[in-house]
Amino acid sequence: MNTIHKSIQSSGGRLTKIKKAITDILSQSCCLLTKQELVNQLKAIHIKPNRSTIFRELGFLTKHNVIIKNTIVGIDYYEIPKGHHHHLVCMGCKSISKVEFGNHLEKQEQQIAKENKFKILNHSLEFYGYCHKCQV
Amino acid sequence: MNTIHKSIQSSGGRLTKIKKAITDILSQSCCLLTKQELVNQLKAIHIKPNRSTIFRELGFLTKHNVIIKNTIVGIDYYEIPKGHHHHLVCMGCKSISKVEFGNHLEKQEQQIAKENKFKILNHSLEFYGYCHKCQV
DNA sequence: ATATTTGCAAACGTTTTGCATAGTG
DNA sequence: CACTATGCAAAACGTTTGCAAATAT
Repeated sequence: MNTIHKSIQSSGGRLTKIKKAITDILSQSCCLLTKQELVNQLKAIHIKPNRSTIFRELGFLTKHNVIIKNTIVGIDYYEIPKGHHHHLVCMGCKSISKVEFGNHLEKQEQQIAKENKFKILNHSLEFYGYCHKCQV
Repeated sequence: MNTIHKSIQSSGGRLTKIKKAITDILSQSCCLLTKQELVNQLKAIHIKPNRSTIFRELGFLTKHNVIIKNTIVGIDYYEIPKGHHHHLVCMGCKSISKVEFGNHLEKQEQQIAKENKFKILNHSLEFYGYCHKCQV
């Protein structure tokens, strides 16, 4: 049983076929998935949950921080919160990939926190443009 | 007639009371506004448009880049695209303010573009935490 | 055995659409 | 005058809810 499965259980959830499948698919994906893409991948392995079940599962997993919901240019994406990374958003094919970034923002973060008397806990950074395939 | 009013007209839109009011309110706001906050501010100056009119106006203005729609932690905010800035998102009072940032990300941007063969045109950066008032 | 999860159908709220009238350029 | 904008009512859409049966621990 992996870390994600454990965190589902410690949130009071049960390790059902659907929860397992959703988190496995998201874990193995290199990019962020929409609800629809997720449902399609579930279908591919012959899991066809009811609409309301999908809403409830995604709600549960998001609420307990097992997965993260991220709205980018108006579309909701889901991903596993793994490591610190940012996103490359392709305005051509609309795919969103993850990119490692390290701690390059730390200094600016401290300065901004000081100037604005704002306690910064976290940040998100998205780069918009065109992926290799979509550059002509 | 200001720049925003001109850009409405050059998009084929007419300078109606509602369009003027929406863009004026957003221009003068130091923070990002939700649709509801916008509607409330319109009410305050005795403009009470129909629901569908609000949707249509925000749609028009967003489509023609007169205003920007930004979804942050699940809530849609509207703002005027003015200068390059980022956002401080207070997890306490849920207010979102703008913060100037300069070009500090340029080097990292170039590196990421190179490593991922990704043509970066733009980026967005949000800092999450607690504003001065909400820090206890 | 008990509490959670699921599917189904109905309810709900938001967003969109068609059309007639009003308003802008 | 031509074309956009508006309000209204109806339709469409996504999401949520109540309940009974199925499933996990």
